[in-house]
Amino acid sequence: MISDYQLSERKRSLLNAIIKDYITHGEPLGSRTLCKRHDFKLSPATIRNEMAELEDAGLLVQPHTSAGRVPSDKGYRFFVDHLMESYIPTLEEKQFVRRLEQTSKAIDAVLFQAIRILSDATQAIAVAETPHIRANPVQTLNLMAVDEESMVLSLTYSGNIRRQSLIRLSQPIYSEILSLLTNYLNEQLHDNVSLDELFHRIVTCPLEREIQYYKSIILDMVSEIYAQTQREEKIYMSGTSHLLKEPEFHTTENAYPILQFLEQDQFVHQLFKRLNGTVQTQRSDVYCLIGYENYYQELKNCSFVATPYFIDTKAIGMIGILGPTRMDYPKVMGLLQTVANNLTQTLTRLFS
Amino acid sequence: MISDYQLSERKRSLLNAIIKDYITHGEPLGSRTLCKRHDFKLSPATIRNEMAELEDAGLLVQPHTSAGRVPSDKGYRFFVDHLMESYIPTLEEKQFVRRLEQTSKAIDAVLFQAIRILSDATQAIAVAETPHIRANPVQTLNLMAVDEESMVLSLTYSGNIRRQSLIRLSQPIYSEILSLLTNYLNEQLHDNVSLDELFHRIVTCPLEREIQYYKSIILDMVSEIYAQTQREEKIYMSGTSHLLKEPEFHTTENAYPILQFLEQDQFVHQLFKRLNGTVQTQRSDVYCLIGYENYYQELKNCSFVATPYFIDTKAIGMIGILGPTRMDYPKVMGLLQTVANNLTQTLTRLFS
DNA sequence: TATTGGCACTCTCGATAATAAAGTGCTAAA
DNA sequence: TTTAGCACTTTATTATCGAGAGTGCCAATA
Repeated sequence: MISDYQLSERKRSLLNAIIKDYITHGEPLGSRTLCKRHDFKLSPATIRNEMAELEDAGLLVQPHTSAGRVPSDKGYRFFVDHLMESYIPTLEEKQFVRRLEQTSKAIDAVLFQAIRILSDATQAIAVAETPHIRANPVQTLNLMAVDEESMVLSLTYSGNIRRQSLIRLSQPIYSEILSLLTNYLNEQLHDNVSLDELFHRIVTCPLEREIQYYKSIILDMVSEIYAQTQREEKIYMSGTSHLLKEPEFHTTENAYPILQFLEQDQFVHQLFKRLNGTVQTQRSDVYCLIGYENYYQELKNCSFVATPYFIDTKAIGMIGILGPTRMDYPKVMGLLQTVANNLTQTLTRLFS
Repeated sequence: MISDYQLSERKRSLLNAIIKDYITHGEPLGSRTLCKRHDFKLSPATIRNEMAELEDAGLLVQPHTSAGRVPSDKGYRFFVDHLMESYIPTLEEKQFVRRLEQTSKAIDAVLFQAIRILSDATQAIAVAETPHIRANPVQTLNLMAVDEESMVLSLTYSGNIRRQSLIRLSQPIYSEILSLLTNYLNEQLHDNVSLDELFHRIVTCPLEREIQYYKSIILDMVSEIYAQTQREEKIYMSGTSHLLKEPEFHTTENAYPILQFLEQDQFVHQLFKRLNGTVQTQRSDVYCLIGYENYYQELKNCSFVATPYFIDTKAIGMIGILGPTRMDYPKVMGLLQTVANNLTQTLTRLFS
């Protein structure tokens, strides 16, 4: 395990300096440059020796003999886990984040605003899942006719989260039937059943007598509700163009696969899913995948930092940032955390 | 005006060949290559002379002396207006487009699917506005309580387009008041008033006596409805990564400004707005902006092709394609037209 | 008169070579 | 243990050169 490394204080500060410098300048660091930029009381020669040892430890790599050193993925990991100090947002950035509170109500709009702010502030790509609400236990369910062909579905999820949605039906339905169905569906909702499970039951199990007659209506309704909730599970993304500004993606061959990857929502969903169970930064619930840890070949030169957002105390989705491996981790993680907290507050205020 | 040019039949077919070749190969065309690829009964020398004249006419340009020729924006314009034959979709592409009919109901989902299909089929960037519904005259308006804090707003627009939306209020409201408000608002809707105008009236004009008391509720409601309808006006986009595959955007400096431009919804909205009143292809309502016609510096190496989509006979939004100036116009315009027609059919079927 | 072949000229592109810059590793001295 | 010095390596940059593709013009041709 990486955290087992016992590095001397000098090596740590050296590594810290190298990574920070590399993050800002994007060029391999040589002993001389390093010596000029920082005031270690050491000569380049000593630094050279230390750097050679850091390379032996796998924390640095040389792009080629007689180039400077660059942090390896392992190096970044060490930095993230042991070296970096938490980031303090500037006043301007705080101001920036506060815009979130001024957004209007709908959950999508809030999310959208959040990733906009995040990508602007970090100059990287921000992505967010919309809340996966279907896996949540439903407490009560209510159907209400609007006119012959549409109705409102009100759901109260555990944690007192309430959502309504407007459902259009392909055939007319009368309010008596609607209340019958409401009762029936509510009966099915005893022990913490989620929408997913409820629908599964309805489709697979035989229905009770009195309901049997309306099966086609129920199925129609269910499939519409299902489609609608599924359609709601989207990926929002902002700031893809920022990637092209980074020197490592200046040639299109490097940038293209990443952008193409990101355009496919299902991959991004998977990316978020994969985070559960992976390494997590100790001080918070910010997940961080560095370079090759990313599993997807397309992202091998990227790091992905993500964190869940909540309504009340229930995690309902994730928000993250994708940038070059050489990203400013403290800043990105700090801002991500701040925005996610704000998001949680805003959503909790509005929807609990 | 460009269409005044009287080109000899030979010049026309030569220009046609040059543009088509350039579209597929992406490299300047020389007289010799041209002669080899096509069976004009002419020698390279003659072709050279003709090309020189086409250049004098401003239809071709030379990247530098002694390179081949490349179509100018004016050349593309002539091609689009006078030379190109309409594109016949392949069986596969027809199959492709048919997927649109299988999409589920919500208007956004249909739109989203449409641009997905379009960008896949054309290998370019597809963009669409969501319908701008607020400018449409409203015929009837209905409010209906769902619970204390939310209600359904049903609107019937001219052309019998009906839409419902769920509104959350920041304060409780009782159904008696709701029906009062419904009546009041409906009275305001006499002569073809759109939502925009209605809201403007409410905010600026003094309210009648009996209603006055509920002003804060009305304003609250109006602002929520307004926010909600405005929020609905989004830009959908698909296939941005396709741009990076084109040789002219292989170096990031060229691609970056375009992607950044596209990330700002307000610019894309403007882009669509600007189309009204500009040149239009005669054979259909496909608009086409070539190179510098695009007004925006960022898009000077791009062409933008767009067409409205309808519900019934009412244009409610636009859908378009952005690609390099060297795009395959017949194909792009043909597929755009086909998809837009399908979109119109699907939407009309669902929402009229 | 329109078309063609020939030819000198121009410009780009790719390869090669030379040079400068930056960095390393090693050794010996402090 | 640290440092200074030095030879060596590698990349990036620049210059040079020739090949290739294309042009324009002129004189010959049909």
